[in-house]
Amino acid sequence: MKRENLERVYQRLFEAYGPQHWWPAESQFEVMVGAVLTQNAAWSNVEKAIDNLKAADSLELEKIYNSTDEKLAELIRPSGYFNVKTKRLKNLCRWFEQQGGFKAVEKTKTNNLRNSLLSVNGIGPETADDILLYAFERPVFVIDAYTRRLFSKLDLINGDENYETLRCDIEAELSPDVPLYNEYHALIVRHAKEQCEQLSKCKHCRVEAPIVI
DNA sequence: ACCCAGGGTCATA
DNA sequence: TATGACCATGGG
Repeated sequence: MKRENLERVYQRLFEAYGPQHWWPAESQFEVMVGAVLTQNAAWSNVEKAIDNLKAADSLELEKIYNSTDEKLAELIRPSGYFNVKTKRLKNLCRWFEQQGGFKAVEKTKTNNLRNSLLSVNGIGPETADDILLYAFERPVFVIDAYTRRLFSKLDLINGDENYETLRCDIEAELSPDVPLYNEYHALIVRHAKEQCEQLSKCKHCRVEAPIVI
């Protein structure tokens, strides 16, 4: 893992696609909700769930937390796994309430906040890092399946490293730059989707990358 | 009809 | 620690 390579990959992606304007949400809380809803789900389906929440005027901590499981599950149905995600959303809301909301959370050190998030049932490393980076603006490099595929295709990594190892190795080579991490992950996702469209059928990204590093 | 998506938990060995 | 089952919708 070399800094030079990581930066070159970023530059190529940015030249190819430009700024991605992540996270697509109107509030920090919407980012948190979206991070849970997007677990193993297509973003187009998450948008439908978010739209339902907005239409029901329910995209607020209190409304989600006080809603019955049945009503909440119905609203987020399009995002899949709606019964599981109903509980996860409530777990996240309870956690956030106990933390004391955004003002209180701002004072917590990133590593402590991360461990705290990870202790919430239903919040794993990727969801936690989405929230840390895109809602709380912490310099955390998000690892997902696309990141592994791209970096291992480019021989930057082996591919079988565990999440923490990968994240720490990458963060050790880059400056803790929130806008950079924001754009980098968004670009990797964009690049993956771009390949899917070029293939027209989603034989998922086992083809040559159109961007040669 | 099949495959996958901007994952995570839990039980089992 | 490392697999496997499970959760479930919608688009290609």
